[in-house]
Amino acid sequence: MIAPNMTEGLGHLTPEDDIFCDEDVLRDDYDPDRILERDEKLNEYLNMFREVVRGKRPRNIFVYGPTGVGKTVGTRLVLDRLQEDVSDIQNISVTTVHLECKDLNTSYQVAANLVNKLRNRTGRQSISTTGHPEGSIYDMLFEELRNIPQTHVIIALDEIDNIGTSDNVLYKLGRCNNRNSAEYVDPDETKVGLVGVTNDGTFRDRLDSRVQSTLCDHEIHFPPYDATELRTILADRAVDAFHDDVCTEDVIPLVGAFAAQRSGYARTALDLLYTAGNLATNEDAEQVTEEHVRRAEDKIQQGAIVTEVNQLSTQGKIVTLTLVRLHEEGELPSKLDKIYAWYETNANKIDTDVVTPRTINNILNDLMLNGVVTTKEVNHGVKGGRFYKYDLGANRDLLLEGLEGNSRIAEADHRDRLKTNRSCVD
DNA sequence: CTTCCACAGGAAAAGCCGGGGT
DNA sequence: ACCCCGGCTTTTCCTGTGGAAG
Repeated sequence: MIAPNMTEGLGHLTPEDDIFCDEDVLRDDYDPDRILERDEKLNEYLNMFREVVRGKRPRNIFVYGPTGVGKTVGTRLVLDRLQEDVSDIQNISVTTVHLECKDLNTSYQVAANLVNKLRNRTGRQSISTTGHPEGSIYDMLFEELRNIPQTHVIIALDEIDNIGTSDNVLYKLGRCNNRNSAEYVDPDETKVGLVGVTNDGTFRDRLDSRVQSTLCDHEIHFPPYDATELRTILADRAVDAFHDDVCTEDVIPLVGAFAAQRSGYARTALDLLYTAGNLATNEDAEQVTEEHVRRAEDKIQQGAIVTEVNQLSTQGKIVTLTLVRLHEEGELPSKLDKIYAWYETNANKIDTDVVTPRTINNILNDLMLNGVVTTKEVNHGVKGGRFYKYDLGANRDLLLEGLEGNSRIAEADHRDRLKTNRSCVD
């Protein structure tokens, strides 16, 4: 504990909070058994399994949509409901497997983990996930499937985009009930249904066309939430998260609107609401107001710039640094050739590859998209032609903050500055 | 209305990198 | 250990663009 004589100027942490009642409620993984504003989607989803309750072979389903719109939770709810609905039907039983493929990036690993999931179900020993010949892993998998006591098995693979182009397992699973498939599972023993869940919209197109035709016939698309839907979700959580009457009336609609505009993810909205509440708490305010929401949105946007810059390629960072320096010298806005000249000297100092103006052009385009630079078209007709003038699109300090942490650029820049300072002194 | 400037940005070739198979 | 392939980035080459000047 800190000695008392050191705490004079330091405040105290107290468990009381005038704003938040339970801020955990605003985490997006809170209460993962409930999902709002998705009834229609979930019913559509559940309906995809209607063959199962009639004892027929299940369809293969492909579920896609961005993160945080209820795909994973929805899948679990639907599969649970399916089991529930089947439980009092004679001669039909369902077992479901939900496998998270986040860290499994080959078909082999997916297959091995499926074998283990199925084995654990009956309490048998799991197999090692490495070391088997690829073929025997599949043999084991389909052996397990044949031996399942239930009539149906639904295999849900979450985040399947991770397995990349190695889509063998999808192909084999997707058509293992077909008599002419190499790994035939007799539907009289077990009927196999496959559900693929992904947030990568392009994944579908990257799949082998044979897999596409077996897996992608039936699709469920989870779209982002709109402002109204977000409002419902927010209102629901706010009741538990905040003390009574802490939020002014316009807070939730405004958060919903901002979040819908930015992404449409529940997570974005909850984050924003949390940040707004936090601002209010830190200021000892009695209420969370529209003002707090606006400032929270600002803060998040600024944070976004910092991370954007931080995630740039080395070249992108050098260009950003170049622009900041140009800005400090009052040389902005300026056109590409000037920026390129400065970039060239910077890149040489840092001792990295120097790319061509065309690439810098591309980088500047990227920087424009994420708000680091702004452009203005200038046209001087016959005398000067048409070109862009580039300027900083974000606060200089935020950009520098984003550049920090990149040792190469930071150090080289630092060395450079020391040198200049010394020569000034001399 | 036509011309013409000088860069923007599309298209395709070239280069590079990592993973998987042999 | 080696090579080949696919995906991604960079380079090269070239056409498109829109207002000012004549």
